[in-house]
Amino acid sequence: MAESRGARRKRETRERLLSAAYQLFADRGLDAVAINEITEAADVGFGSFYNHFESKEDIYRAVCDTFEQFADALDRAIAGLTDPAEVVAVSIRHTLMRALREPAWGRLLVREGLGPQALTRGLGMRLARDVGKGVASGRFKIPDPEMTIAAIGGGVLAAVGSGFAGPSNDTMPARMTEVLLHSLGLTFTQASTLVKKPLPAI
Amino acid sequence: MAESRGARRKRETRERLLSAAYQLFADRGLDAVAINEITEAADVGFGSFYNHFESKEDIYRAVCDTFEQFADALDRAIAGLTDPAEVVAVSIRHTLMRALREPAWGRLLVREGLGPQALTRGLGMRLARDVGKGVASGRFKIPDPEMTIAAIGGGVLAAVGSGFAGPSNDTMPARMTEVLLHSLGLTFTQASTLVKKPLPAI
DNA sequence: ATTATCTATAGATCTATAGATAATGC
DNA sequence: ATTATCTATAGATCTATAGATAATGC
Repeated sequence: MAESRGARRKRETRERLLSAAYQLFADRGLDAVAINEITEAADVGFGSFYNHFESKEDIYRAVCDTFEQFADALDRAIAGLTDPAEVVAVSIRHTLMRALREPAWGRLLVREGLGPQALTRGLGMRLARDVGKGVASGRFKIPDPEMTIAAIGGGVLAAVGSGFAGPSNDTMPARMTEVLLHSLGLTFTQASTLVKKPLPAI
Repeated sequence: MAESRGARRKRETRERLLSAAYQLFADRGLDAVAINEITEAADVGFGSFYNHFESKEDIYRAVCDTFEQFADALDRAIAGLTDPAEVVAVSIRHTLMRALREPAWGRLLVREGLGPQALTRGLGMRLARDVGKGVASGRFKIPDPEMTIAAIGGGVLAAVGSGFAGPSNDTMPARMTEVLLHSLGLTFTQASTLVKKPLPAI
């Protein structure tokens, strides 16, 4: 049987809660948001929150699943590419473009992106993997891959967090990607060419 | 007259509050710390807090003054240097070394470092200024100074935040500085030489 | 006498739950 | 009958202040 009316209603309530929490957490972070504010913004009775989530931490985790989903989508988008530099370029450009398009997503990314596990999970882990492949294949000739990976991750977050992610800044993703590709040993000219290639859809 | 006993006592209470708040804010951030916890950790009566600070935000600002003081100290340390690349190298190395030496300072730096004003105040503003000088003088030949500055700032934060700021990692500052100097257009060889120069005291 | 500290507490805020109400599915 | 929603509230937590106590300076 298709989804029943009750099941759909429940799912819609859950989605309204997630969507409201997403905005609020992006703006103010976990601790500065009260569950009450989430249910009000979602136009849902306060008690209903606990039908869907055990706690504020629980819904925060659910909100952050966006990043895992995005990382999976990126993995599919780069599946056909053979050049490690293009893989990195596409991943960074898509990440920065989404941050431009959805400022709340960007703010949440900045909040989450600098923890001690930044490079061993989610987007950071993929970046480490992709740069590692390029180093192994000789495409990236760099003396210190570990620091370079961290620097690139930080550069992405800085582009999003330092006020460049405003509207009417749609050249930012390509510009920052160029700078970061250069840190992988490409010349500025090579980097410039690479970020002008068509972007695989996500 | 020298500082009276009462004045000294008051100052010491204030310093105990600041020191306790510093650790707690570094570990958990503004919102997750209660004023009560600060006064307990400082071994000070709860009400005394308000003799020194108007609110939690107020003491947080006072704690963050550390960064302004550090930035001023850096300015003095680089005053005698003429090579913009060395200025940037010394600033980054000192910043990363302090984050290694005082992990709480590093955690606070990461918490504060990615706001929209990151590059127009404090350490970020100095970085923008120093890179700007190198670009103007021709020492840094880079196509996009604005993005490069953001990327360097993010790289510093990533080195501190991504688990590289643990103990027994005392090569990290020089390693990350090398990577970031390369993004300013220096060759890896030039960068490697530069970070081996003696470091002016701070 | 003055100043800084302390203890105690009022009032606001927030979480988690209990129990009532409304909608659904059989 | 079952399930999801809602309202209401107990209890915990937190801030800010009032007023008492202790230390200082004259």
